[in-house]
Amino acid sequence: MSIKYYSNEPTYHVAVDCIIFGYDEGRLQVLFQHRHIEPYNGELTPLGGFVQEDETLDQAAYRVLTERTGIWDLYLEQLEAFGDIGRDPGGRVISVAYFALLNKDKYDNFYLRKYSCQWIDITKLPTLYFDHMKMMKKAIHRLQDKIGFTPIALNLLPEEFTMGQLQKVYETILGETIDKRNFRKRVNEMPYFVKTDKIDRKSSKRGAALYKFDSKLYHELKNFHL
Amino acid sequence: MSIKYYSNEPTYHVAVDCIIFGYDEGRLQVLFQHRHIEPYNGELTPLGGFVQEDETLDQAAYRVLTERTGIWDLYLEQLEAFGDIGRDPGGRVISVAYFALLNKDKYDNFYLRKYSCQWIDITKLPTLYFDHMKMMKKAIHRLQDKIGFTPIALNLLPEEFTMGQLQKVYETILGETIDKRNFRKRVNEMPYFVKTDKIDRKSSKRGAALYKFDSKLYHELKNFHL
DNA sequence: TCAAAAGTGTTAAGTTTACACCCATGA
DNA sequence: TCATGGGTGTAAACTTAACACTTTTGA
Repeated sequence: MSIKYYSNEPTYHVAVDCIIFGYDEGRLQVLFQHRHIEPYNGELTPLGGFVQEDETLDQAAYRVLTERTGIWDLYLEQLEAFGDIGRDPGGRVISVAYFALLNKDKYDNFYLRKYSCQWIDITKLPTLYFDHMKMMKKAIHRLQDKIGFTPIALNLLPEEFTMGQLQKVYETILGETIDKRNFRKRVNEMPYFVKTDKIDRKSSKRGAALYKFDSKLYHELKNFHL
Repeated sequence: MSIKYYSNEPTYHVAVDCIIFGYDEGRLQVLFQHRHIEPYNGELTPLGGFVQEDETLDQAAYRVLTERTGIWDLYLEQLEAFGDIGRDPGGRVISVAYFALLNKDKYDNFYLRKYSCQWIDITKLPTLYFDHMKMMKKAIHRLQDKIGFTPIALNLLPEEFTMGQLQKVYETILGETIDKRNFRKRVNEMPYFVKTDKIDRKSSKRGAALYKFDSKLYHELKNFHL
């Protein structure tokens, strides 16, 4: 253990709170959990937990996520730290908010029940406590902002997806309709969206080409321009 | 005092670190302080301090800034929380990084000496310890990003400024030259940049019109579009 | 008289938006 | 046979980028 030089200074609990987005047929949803601790025992809250001594902030967020959803493969990014004095009536807690995107298909109902979690449509959010609504808004803005210049929205979809599904995700997140021809033109200009030779027959009678994302190529091209 | 529900959970020191930008004749600078505590006693570090029990994170950052620079009127914004385990060999410290912009003209040398601070050109950064270089890069990116769609760069300049000065600030921050006519055209399209009837004779022989920023009008126009 | 920054419009290039019809299929 | 989502190109509107000369004045 290292020597402690700062022992006169106060210390605080440090938590992470994860705003986790999922997507399902034109609805953008957030994962909530029923709180199992006072205060506000039983109320809905984003998934969170205290940062432990053997983990970084990112690791704490990742642990909370994987532990309670069983999903290892997700997108995770820090939003901001929240540290108002009375933000948590249970004690002074500094909370670092994260936002995460996952593909609901990978999410086993076993975990949903085990941790009494539920998906809530972002158009039907309940009353939130503490500063959770601020985190929520920040997360939504970040998501809306970032899908414009990064492919993170793909984390909400299966490996292979149709243009229709992809467009619908964008429309749902942005809350506006997008011209089909313009959307497809833009996507097709990005070489890391590759059309497979598979046809999806679930989403339409005619069948739609399935695309996948070539993340290796994506990163090569991005790094090239730095 | 509120009841403590979380007493089984670990606690940590929480600090703020402020990346403070100043501008001087075509050079973008950052304010550093000599550390007066182990470890790395004497080395250069951004201005920082521990969050006290009676203050929020923002207040802690603001306190550190005003206390050590004597300036009350500055731009302050949270960057991100840093919490890697070994980031500070002096003990586990979660640090919330901030970035700030101030007008060096308001900065009295008295404070500079009192706190053994110094301005360093961002093109001549010294070796930085902990994760201070990460904070630095994040701050510079944030600044470069935000000046494109907000008027925060004005916090680096006096109340009244010439178009030439304004353009130079942008060029310095972005590290590229900007076409003079296009720049002036864009600025003049924003009604909250108002030309005063004063002429600055310091910056050129001919003299240049002084402009000021009408922040009331700016906020009115911004809110109107929400 | 000349060096140094201020000031001023137009055109071309590029990007974004708007828009309508045929196709393949399962019900 | 028809309702449903899949698939395709072009022209107009708008935005951004490129570009050069005259003005004023202090040294």
